[in-house]
Amino acid sequence: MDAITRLGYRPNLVARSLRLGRDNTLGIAVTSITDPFFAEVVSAIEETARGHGFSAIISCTGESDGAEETIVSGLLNRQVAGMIVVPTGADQSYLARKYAGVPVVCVDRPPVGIECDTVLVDNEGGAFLGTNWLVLHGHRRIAFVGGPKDKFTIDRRRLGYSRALREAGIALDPELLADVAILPAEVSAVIPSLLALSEPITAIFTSNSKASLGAIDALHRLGRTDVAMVGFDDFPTAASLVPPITVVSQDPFHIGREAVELLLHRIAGEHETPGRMLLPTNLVVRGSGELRPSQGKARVSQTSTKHKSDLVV
Amino acid sequence: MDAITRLGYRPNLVARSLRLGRDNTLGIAVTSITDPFFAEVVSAIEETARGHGFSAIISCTGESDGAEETIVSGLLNRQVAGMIVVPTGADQSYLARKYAGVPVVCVDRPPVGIECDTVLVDNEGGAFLGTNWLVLHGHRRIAFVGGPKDKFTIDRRRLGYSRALREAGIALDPELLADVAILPAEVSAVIPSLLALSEPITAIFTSNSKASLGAIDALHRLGRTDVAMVGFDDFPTAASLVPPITVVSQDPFHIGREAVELLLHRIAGEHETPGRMLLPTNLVVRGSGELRPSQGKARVSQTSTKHKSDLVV
DNA sequence: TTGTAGGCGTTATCAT
DNA sequence: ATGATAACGCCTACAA
Repeated sequence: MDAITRLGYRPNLVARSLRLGRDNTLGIAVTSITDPFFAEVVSAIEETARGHGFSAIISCTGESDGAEETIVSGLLNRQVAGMIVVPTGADQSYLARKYAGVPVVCVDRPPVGIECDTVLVDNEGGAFLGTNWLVLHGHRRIAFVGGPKDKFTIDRRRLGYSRALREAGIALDPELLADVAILPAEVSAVIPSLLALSEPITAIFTSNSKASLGAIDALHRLGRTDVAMVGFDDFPTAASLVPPITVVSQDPFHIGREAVELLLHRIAGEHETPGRMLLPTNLVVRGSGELRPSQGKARVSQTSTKHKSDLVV
Repeated sequence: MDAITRLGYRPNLVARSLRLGRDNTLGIAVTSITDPFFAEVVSAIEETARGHGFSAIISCTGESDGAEETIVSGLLNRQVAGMIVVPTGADQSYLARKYAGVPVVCVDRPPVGIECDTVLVDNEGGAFLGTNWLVLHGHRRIAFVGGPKDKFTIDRRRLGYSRALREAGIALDPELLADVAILPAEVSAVIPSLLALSEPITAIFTSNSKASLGAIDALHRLGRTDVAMVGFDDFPTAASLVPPITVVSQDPFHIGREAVELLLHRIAGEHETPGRMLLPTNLVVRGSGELRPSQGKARVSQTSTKHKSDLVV
């Protein structure tokens, strides 16, 4: 101990890792750390991992198909003990082909071409909850806004939306599906036409937080505070907007924590068949989702939407 | 090449790193990845590093003093080629004592006890810009909201605030310095009393985005859209609030990129004396900062604050 | 208890 | 050109 300080000895973790053939490092491949949802997930992963003596190497894959395999392979070549992946590529079978034996947990979307533990939220149920909430408040012309189509989560959410309409006996109108957009600006652009239909929408269900921001921006530009709205995913200022935005929220921290625990179990040698964990969503009632269909273009006065503490259903 | 695929050979980066005595990995120690500002910085770091063939190990130190040395030491024991650190501890001299030779770049705040390349933004100038903007719009009772006191950035921003008042011949009123808060909720709690002073405030300058969210929430609860506000740091829904929030913005992507470039130069063997890079801020004019002092409690009607495209000064 | 040899996978060096 | 060898720092195992 004396010598340690005197000579300034520091253990070389690289050498240890080579000798031991294992490394207390988890590889994390996530689409974008800038998205507040994934930022929370990654934060939870990093924190939980550190609590177990692991550190996390984080890389961003973007949404482009090409990057995932390169990035994940790079992490695996670093001899990480396990990987947490948000799948973006069309196919994750390279993991089984080239890196069999290294435990992988998928998050947010299920893997294609392989079997592994997966942490998902109940996208379909959450979207049903949110859409149904609008239905319960008298809406029958409800737009589904935000895409793109091919993403797993959006697909599931569209299913929940459709089921809510179906169960309410409302015919699905393809004109109300604005699922081509991905950037807030594109979402913004699509809202005016939905409001200008011969039978205009009275409510909007947005399929993720980017879509919510776009829709909010569009409504704001139009000066419309009378359009009901429920968004999938919470975001920081949701409670301070006019009206405050009712959202279906997932718990990103929970997701990250579960992913790490599952992964550590596998690393410890658990050999059960891979499972899927489906985490619940909550409806956070704030105001925008409780607006009734407006007659014409009446505007809800600002003071009528009083602030109340968030009410979680 | 044939054998590589046939045998499924993958290079072992750990062994390579041991043999070469270096590792194409950068260690990143940041306070919180959840903060949208740092999320962007980290994202820029990761992207830039990857573009140069480096990967990034990211760890969060929180704001607590204790964690920094443990976390940074852990990364350095991993033989990272260099470190990017957001200093949180009282003192970074352990870096020189125990890890001399490994290049370090500090970001957002300057190090204490050592000399190293540092990337800062012009906090004082930005706060001056924002406060002066309020002064130019006729305000003389301007609160400075958000803390805590001991943080470097907040200190500099308070200096800019003070200078703007001083140059305008406005006496600094300690009652208007609400720099004790750190969480949005605490900020929220302090706003009503500032508005209830015998000489109430007519404008708010918030010292970071958390403070902005708190102030916005408080104003929203009070139904006050007549209080002018400029915030330090941009945030996603700033343009969609009522009124849209004028902010002093820094460029987190730029910060991250510069930090990596400086670090890579050091890693490549640059031996000049450490320097400080001071990045500029922009005033993003949106509406809330251009409100004139209200007479009594008149409320600005919502439709009077029209949306306009962001105007950057 | 204390000491020493061997090998993890790679690369650099030296010999063929 | 191709091949053998040593060494990076650590941990384990076995010997003294």
